Amino acid sequence: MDRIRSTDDKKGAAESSIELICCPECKSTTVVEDTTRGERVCGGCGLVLSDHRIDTGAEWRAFSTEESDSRSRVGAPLRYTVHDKGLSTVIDWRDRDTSGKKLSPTRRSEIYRLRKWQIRSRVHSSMDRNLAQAMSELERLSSQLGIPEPIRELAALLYRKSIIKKLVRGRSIEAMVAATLYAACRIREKPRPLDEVADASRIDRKKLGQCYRLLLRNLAIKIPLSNPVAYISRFASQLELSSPVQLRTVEILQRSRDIGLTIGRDPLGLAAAAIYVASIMLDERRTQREIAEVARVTEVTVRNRYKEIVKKLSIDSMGLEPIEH
DNA sequence: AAGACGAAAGTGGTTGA
DNA sequence: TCAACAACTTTCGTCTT
Repeated sequence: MDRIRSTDDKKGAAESSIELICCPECKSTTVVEDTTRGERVCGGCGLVLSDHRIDTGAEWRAFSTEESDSRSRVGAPLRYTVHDKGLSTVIDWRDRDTSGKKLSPTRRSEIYRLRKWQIRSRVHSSMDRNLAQAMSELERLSSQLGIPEPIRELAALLYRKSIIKKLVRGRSIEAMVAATLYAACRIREKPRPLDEVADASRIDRKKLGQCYRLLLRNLAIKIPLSNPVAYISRFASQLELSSPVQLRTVEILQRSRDIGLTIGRDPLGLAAAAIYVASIMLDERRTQREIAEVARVTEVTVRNRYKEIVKKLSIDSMGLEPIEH
């Protein structure tokens, strides 16, 4: 319960922290949430962007922190990964009331009718049908890739936005889901290689890339260039390298960036090469092929980056000790 | 024999006329 | 729309450990 609530608490921040142009008037990207009035207001010009939002705040006035904890609202948090945001009522299939007693025959047929209509109405529009399908695909994909819940939620939110913008029409749901997940990972600086996402999904790399770019263009999302450093802990653990090697890798990458070695280069290749250099320096050598494999680049790329790093960082080729300057 | 190296040709995506 | 282009891949022969 605590875990669920904490993700709930973060959601407001999550939603406003992705860089979307929110205000049609002044193009501001900041949104101020006024939960007591149920409004979202543009941070730039004060335009009310949406009202009648659900107040997720405390139910009663509270005079101390313990009190405000105990008096928070009940119910599950709003979830974007559930197609109806988890807000629908579910009628139980058992013919018993809340105290466990059998229902009277008339009551029973009434419930039967309600249940029937609930099932019919639950997925009532084409958008909901689409969402329901997309969310189950999202669930499948992200559990296969081991994507944590907050990133999943962000992906779901992005998907909702792309439905509203009619980006999904004419494209496969799978492709758009994979693209939103890939984007969400990058926004949260936990990037996954495009190939990895494509493999886990049933769509090819090209389609995924196209959908991803479509997403960037139409949702006006600002996504930072993926930093090679973000990959190294994953790669290092796959290669069973010690943490000193990881630290050295980070150092190498930072110095490479300082002298402009990284611009225009594939972050995956850079991460791979830096790991290669660090592994040799600290005597935990891995072969170029091993590293190339986990980084999903070729040996040749590892080699080229590695050579540049050694040359430009004045690392002595014999002992591979960096020469301080 | 495995790993590293380097040349050469091919690929998919971007850019600018 | 198309050609030029940069980065990366594939392939393969040679050198090194």
